[in-house]
Amino acid sequence: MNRQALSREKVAGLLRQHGITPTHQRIEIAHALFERGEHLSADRILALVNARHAETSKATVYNTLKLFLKKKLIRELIIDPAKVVYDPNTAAHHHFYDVVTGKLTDVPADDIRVSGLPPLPKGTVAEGVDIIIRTRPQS
Amino acid sequence: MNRQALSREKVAGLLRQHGITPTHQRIEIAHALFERGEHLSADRILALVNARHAETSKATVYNTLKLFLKKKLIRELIIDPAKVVYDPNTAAHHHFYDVVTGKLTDVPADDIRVSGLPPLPKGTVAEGVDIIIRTRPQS
DNA sequence: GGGCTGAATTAGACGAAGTCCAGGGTTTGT
DNA sequence: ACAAACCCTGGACTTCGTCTAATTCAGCCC
Repeated sequence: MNRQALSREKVAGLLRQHGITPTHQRIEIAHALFERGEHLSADRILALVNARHAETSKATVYNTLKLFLKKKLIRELIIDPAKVVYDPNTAAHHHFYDVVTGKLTDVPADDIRVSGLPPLPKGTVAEGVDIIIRTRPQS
Repeated sequence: MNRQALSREKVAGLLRQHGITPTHQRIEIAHALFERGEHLSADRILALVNARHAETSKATVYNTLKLFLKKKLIRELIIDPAKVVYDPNTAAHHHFYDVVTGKLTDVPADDIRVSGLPPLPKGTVAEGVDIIIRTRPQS
């Protein structure tokens, strides 16, 4: 029952810890993301929070996701040209991406080492490294 | 003054080598990409080929880019959420991406080694690995 | 509790990227 | 030359995401 153990009170606390005023809509959106722990697109989140009860507008979903992003509560994954997805897992990790099915799988970053990187362009500082291993179903 | 190092005849040959019928429009599109060697978006290519002369439709630009992609003449880069860009450099390489300015810089893959990757999800085979180093201007 | 104020939310119009389609042109093989 | 196959086109359409002006809410002060 651990999965359903995520209460809305805890979500509200999480938001406060990150300096986010916990409104109803924000709590529902955060809950949808963190309860599942899955990669979700904006329109999927919109459908999920509205399926449950009440109404949350498209604008609020987008506003809220951007806010969460700025507060580093979630990550944004730009992998599928048609849709940005949001990742509630902010621990260092990378992704397998099946180019045929669209399925995304987390790859823990623990053991991954990248060597031989050239110096950064001058005047810039590193922000992060994303590694995407594209796969396809075995034929 | 033939300052164009890349003639349209050579482009046509390149297309033929890849099994692509070299039409007028395809030659212009390929020329735009390979003469510059830059990362270009579809709408930038549309503007470039039409600035030169004649008319090439948006549909043709998109069709042609997909065709080039399938024939592995170019690569598709999904990095900026707002716009897919096409990369005429098909040699193994990765990218620096400045999240503030949007500037993309090639990183030769020569010396890069990635270790510690877990096994692929079963039933899948690797298609390629993309590494994106996100940077921001030094403040 | 009642009221205040700035922050949050809303509906819906809008914008941009990309897709689709039916009609017409162009190539190619014979 | 003829047909078949392939290619291109304008423009309507879809989808994702943004913007705006008006309304509602959160939370603090009394």
